Amino acid sequence: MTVRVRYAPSPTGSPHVGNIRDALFKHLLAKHHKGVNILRIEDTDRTRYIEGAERDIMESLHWMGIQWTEGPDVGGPHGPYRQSERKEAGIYAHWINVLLERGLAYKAFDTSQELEEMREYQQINKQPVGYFGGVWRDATPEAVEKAEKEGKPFVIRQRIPRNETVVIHDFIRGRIEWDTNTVDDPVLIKADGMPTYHFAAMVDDHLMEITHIIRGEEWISSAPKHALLFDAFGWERPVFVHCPVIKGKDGKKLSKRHGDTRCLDYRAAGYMPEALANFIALIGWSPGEDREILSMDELAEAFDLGGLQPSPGVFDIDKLRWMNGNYIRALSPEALTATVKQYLTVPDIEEYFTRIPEGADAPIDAAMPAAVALMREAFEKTPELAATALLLEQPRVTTLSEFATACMFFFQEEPPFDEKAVEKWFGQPHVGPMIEHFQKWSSGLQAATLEDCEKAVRDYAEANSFDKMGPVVHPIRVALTGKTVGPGLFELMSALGPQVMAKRFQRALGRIAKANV
RNA sequence: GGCCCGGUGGUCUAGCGGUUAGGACGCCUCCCUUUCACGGAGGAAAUCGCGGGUUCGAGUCCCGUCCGGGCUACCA
Repeated sequence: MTVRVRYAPSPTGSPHVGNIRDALFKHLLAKHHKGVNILRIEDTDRTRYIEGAERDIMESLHWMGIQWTEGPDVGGPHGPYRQSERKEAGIYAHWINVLLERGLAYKAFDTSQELEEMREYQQINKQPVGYFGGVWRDATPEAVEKAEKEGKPFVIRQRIPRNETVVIHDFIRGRIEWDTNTVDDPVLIKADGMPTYHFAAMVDDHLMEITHIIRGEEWISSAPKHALLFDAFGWERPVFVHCPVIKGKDGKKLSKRHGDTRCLDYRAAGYMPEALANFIALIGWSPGEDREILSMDELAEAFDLGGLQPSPGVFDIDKLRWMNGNYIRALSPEALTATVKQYLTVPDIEEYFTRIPEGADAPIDAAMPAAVALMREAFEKTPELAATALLLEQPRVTTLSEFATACMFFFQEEPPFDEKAVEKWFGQPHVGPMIEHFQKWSSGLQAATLEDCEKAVRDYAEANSFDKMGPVVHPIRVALTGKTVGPGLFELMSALGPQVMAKRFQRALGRIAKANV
């Protein structure tokens, strides 16, 4: 039997990472077993529908490298793949009638006010809250007919059997059982004629021959209803797999309050999809060995439902950063350039960094858009310099966006001086003559290889009896970059080239003079 | 309130009756070194939520308890 799974989001917003993690698990399982992953859009709630959500869903999936072989965009033998379209096709109407005829579902004409009063009463009397029959579960055919004739709006509810025990076998947790007297009668068809999740998802899962229902653990509570619905139809139940949720640092389910939750925000922030996938796959799942860096192929190869964990995990952004840096460092020079250039085309970088997160009083990084713009410009005007700069910063960067800020000094006409750096080095007496020497040296040059630069600096140190390189290297670095941190000095000098060096040394001379007043 | 799920260092996790409880992130120290990183070597950090059992032996099995979480919509 081939494994068939489905990712079935509802278009109520842009998918967040917890949701995408579940989608990733499905993709991995399907890939591992050479099965089929389906994308199905669950748009049965028109009041919550958000324009553009479906596009975001597919974009998130594409970016992450999650594939599906049946879906609204690619079609397939079990279409349509949007529940609103399936409703139009009469699929749910057909199956609800089967239930109605068998007496396994019934029409309920309660008004929302009546339902509210019922819940209030149950609450006060400390009874289980829910619809356990009301007046309609066992209403006479005459009463139902009368209500229908009067044109009263109604919903169709599932008739949950009473005084029984329902057992489901969750793949991760094993046997879970409920007394059916604690399971209320869920609405299957709403008053507007649309099916609810409880009905549509199960009918579709059966019709689409889904073998494993993989979803978040928040669905465990309604699992008995779903299992009972399969039973009511006489359908074989799929395997239930309830994945643990991903929590924020405070232990609560991941939400906007925890900063980035939107999958595509990680793209804008400069994370590589391979790293994000690798990272989230390891929350709630483990290959059972110590290996932690796994490519998508390796994940699929190793993926196994048995590695799923029952307990929720916390999203640790620091570990993601570490992992992302790892992926960046693994990039070949060619791939590095291609990856960063690709990143520079991400449409919402500006929007992302200037956004003020919920609860914060400042944008994420207001300076980033300018740095990114400079990087784009550099790739156009001086592509070789840009590529070299990337290479030199590769070991010390953890996100793609950091390249922009880290490489800025390469491209700026006059990189600003870090005041602390100036204070520390430019006041020393040997610095003036030294920078003057290198100014002359560089202005006489046509080109400067790494070896040329190293030789020049070492020769100067030796000629002037420096026993340590620090006092020579650091002031030169500050003169050239304005900073005390960055790539190796010789690499950096050679990348900048003699013309730029000469200009910057000249400018530093002015600054040194001021520092010594 | 009712029903259900969960509980190994701060975090992600390995463990599936017998281990000095392993790895990773983060943190600290040292090495490499012209800085920052990267890389390498160490270190601190878990009475396995707690209490009872079962057993020669329990993180691993059972019961209770506490804490955390989810559901309790004509939302998914």
